[in-house]
Parts: sequence; structure tokens; C-alpha cells
Amino acid sequence: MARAVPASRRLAEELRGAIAAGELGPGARLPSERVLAETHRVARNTAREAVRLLSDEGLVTAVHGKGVFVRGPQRLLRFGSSRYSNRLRERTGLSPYRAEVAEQGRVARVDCTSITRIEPPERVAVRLALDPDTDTVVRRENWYYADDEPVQVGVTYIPWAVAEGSVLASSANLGKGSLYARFEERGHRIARIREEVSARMPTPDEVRGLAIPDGVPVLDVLHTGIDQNDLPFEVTQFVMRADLNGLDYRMPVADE
Amino acid sequence: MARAVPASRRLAEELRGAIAAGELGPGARLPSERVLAETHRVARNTAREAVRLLSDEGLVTAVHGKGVFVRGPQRLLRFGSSRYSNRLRERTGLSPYRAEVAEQGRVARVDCTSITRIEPPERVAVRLALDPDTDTVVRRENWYYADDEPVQVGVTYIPWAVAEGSVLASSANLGKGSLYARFEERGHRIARIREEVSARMPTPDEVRGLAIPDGVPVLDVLHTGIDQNDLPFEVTQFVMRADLNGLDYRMPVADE
DNA sequence: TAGTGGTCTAGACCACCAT
DNA sequence: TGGTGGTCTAGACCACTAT
Repeated sequence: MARAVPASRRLAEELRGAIAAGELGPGARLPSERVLAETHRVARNTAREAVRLLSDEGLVTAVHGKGVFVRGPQRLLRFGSSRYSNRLRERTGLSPYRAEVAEQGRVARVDCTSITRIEPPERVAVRLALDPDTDTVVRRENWYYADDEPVQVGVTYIPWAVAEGSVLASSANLGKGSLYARFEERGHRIARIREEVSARMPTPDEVRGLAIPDGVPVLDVLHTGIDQNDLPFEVTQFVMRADLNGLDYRMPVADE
Repeated sequence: MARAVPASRRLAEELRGAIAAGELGPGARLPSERVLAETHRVARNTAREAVRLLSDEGLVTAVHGKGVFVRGPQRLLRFGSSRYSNRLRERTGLSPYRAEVAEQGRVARVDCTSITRIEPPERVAVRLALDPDTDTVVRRENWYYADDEPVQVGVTYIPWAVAEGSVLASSANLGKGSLYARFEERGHRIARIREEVSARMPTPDEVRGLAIPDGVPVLDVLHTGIDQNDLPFEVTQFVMRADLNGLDYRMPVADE
């Protein structure tokens, strides 16, 4: 005989089915935990456990005092290599983030919350080909919002030799064309990028800072900008809410 | 006065601190739920809740009957555009997956578990520029293992016009050089790829199939292969355990 | 057999939200 | 004020692992 399926899982499966079948569409409220418990003749904790299973899958979100709601698919902000296109930057004067958010009819905001000079973390030093003991970098922390909702954090590391004496090292306001225009003035025109992508659950700090619901992972992207002379001149670590952001890369395949 | 922090969260924080400080290193066993409950003077359910918070963060894994263990960082299998390199394929005869796994001293295995002919899903049809009502595709499902542990699933869709009459449409065993060598024989040499990356929590099916622990998301990669004439000839959806897989892309930036 | 995590009960009180 | 989710208690029994 088949192993018994726990009541909480059966209830979860039933609700999952209702969501998949569209009986509970995006935004719909689930029956309250107490109602679920009563109708299914289980303790409230058991019904609650079922809801938690769905929440951990990212299917529903609980709102204290209001109820549990079905999450709908959200339109993703899509970022790819084109966001670093020199042409795009020169034509629009818009940062790639602003362009993508505007495209979706939302309001973009970017805050530079801190600029410091530090010793580079190990993995940053490696990618910038710096000596972690003697070289320093400028660390710029940026928060990205869409309609005042935080969607990404980016921490950029710039070798001191590159940033020294420019607004890169001192000012939150970078002026027209933003970051990469300033790099170009310093002799570094972006030619190639490397992006190392992984995904993980957010840390408690990230959950707070980005207001991340249960059951939503983050994309962790380590970006390296490389100039016309094959020199890496900038590393940025992006942490993105995975329910609001995606990546869209187009690239040639090495031939010959 | 500051809002009170629930006991379960305080306990979780304490354990998180012990893990971060290295007092509980990778592989270490946490005190049992009953011991935690007694030493912290809370009910077992409360201690259990604390452990669950850590589990949902991906910091620990519970093993029924044995205990709760600290998860260590695992070495990622890294995949990027180079895996589609024609040169690599021609030089080694190895599939890119096998090459990466071998590099890490692990044993690779790939199983093709099904080959069917179907109407393409909407998003596949769009990327292959097919008519979803009249065109059909060959669907090949592949499971990827490292040391007999499942790490990825890939579902490849190939237009019938491309696959017709070749082993692509019929045989799990593709022969030397594997998939892309066969495409080339059919006149499609891979020139560019597009990869659309997102992350999410796994479905219950994926949890079962890939044996995914709690607190581990998946990378969901929609890959499109494009040939020398700018024709898309293949779409693959990869679902990868995010604790074992990463992506590593290097690409030029559009200039001028 | 003893110890572990997994599930469940039947309560209780608190914090948040709408009316 | 009444309904919602959030937290907690003090038990109970089951399923799995080790010895």
C-alpha cells in the first residue's frame, strides 16, 4: 500500500490544484486558515502548514491581518549585455536600468547610498587583477527602484587608479551618460563583459532591504567590465529579486 | 521600546551567528530540536521553527532520523557560452556538460529519457519562429548527473523540418560530438545563442526529480541556438539546481 | 531500543487590518 | 470590534537511523 500522504500536504496539493486550474487566480484570497482547518477537519496549525508549503514555493503570499493571496506572474525587468552598449548610452543618455524600467511604463529611481574607499574583497581583487593587500578600490553602493519598490542592489568596485580624482570616487551624481561615460573619459571604453550568475535564497538583511516575500530567491550576478585593451576596470555585484528581474543575454559562439 | 523579537527568530539568529562564526562548520550537526528547546526554555515547536527558518535560507539541511546539518558551500558547475564553442566540440568530441564535470573530478552521465513529436509550447514557437498550430517540433528530455546525483534537466525543442529523418528525431544516442554536430550535418552551424535566465523555487515535481533540498532555488534558463544564417534552430529549457550550478558568460558589448 | 526529525492536536495570546 | 495571520505551548504518535 502506498505511504500515507500527510494531511497538510494533501491540503496544499488541493490548493495548488485550484491555483493551477485558475479557480484561484492571481490576487485571489485563499480561505482563512481557520476556515480551511474547519472545512478539512484538521487543526489550524495543520492548515497553516499547508499554506506555508505553498508560500515556500512562491505560489502565495501571506499578508498579516488581511489574508493569503495568490501571486501572479509578474512582468520581469530584463537585463542583458545590451545594457552596456556604448551606442545605446550615447544615443539616449539614459542608463540601461532607466531605459528598461521606462519601457515597462514604470518609474525608475537609482540611489547611490554610499561611496567608500576600501581594500577589495578577495574575489573582486582577483577579477580586477589587483593585489588585495596593497591596492584599494572605490566601493559604490546603488539601490534600484521601480515605482518606489526596491528591485535590485548593486555594489560596484573601481580600482583607485581608475577612480582617483574623478567624480567616480567622490560624487553620487555622475552626470549625463552616468557610470560608463565617466569610465570612458578615464580611458576605459567598455568592450567586453563577464557575468557570473548564481541564485540563492536571500539573507535576512536582503529580505529586509529589498522587501522580499517568502519563497522568492535572488539572482546574484558578479559583473566584470573589460576595456578595449582587455583590462578589467570595474566589478559590480548585483543582487536582484528573482520575481521581478531576469537576464537576457545574446552572444556569439566562439567559432573557427 | 523596540518591538519584541520572537523567540524562534532569536534562536535562529543565535544559530546563524554560530554558523557564520565557524563554531558550526560545514557538515556539523546542530543540537537536536529537543535539546534546543530545553536549553532555551521553549517548546519543541518553537525550536523547530527556528531550525526551519535556517533551512528556508538554505543554511542547514534536516535529515530524517539523523539530525540537522550545516550546509557548506559547494563547488559550482559553471556553464557559459563557451560550452557551445564549435572549436571545443571539434577538438575534444566531448559534450560541454561532460567537459565541465570532468574538470571537477566528478563522473558525468546524461540520460535522454524521452523523444516525442509535439506541438510547440507558445514561448518555444515564438523563439523558433514557428506557427504553433501547424508546425510541430521534436521534444527531447535530458537528465544530467554528476556522480549519479541529478543536477539539471534540459528539454530541447527542434523544428520538425530540422530533425526529420535524422537521429535527432529518433535516437537517444547521438554519436560523437553529440547534438550540435548533428545540427551541423543538417546545415545549421551554431553562430549565436540567446539565453534568458530567471530563478524561482522548484515545483514539487522538480524537488522530487532533482532531489532538491529545502531552501534551494533553481535556475531556469531558456536557451536558443541560432545558426550562421540567423535562423533559430533549437530551443532548450534548462532547470538547474542553483546550489550546484552557475552560469559564466563572457561576451562583447555592442560598440559604435 | 533510543534518539532523531515529521506530523498533528487543541488550545492560547498577540499584532495587524478593516469597518 | 471582529477577522486575519504570527507566535507559542505542552503534549502525542509516527517514520527513519543507528547501535
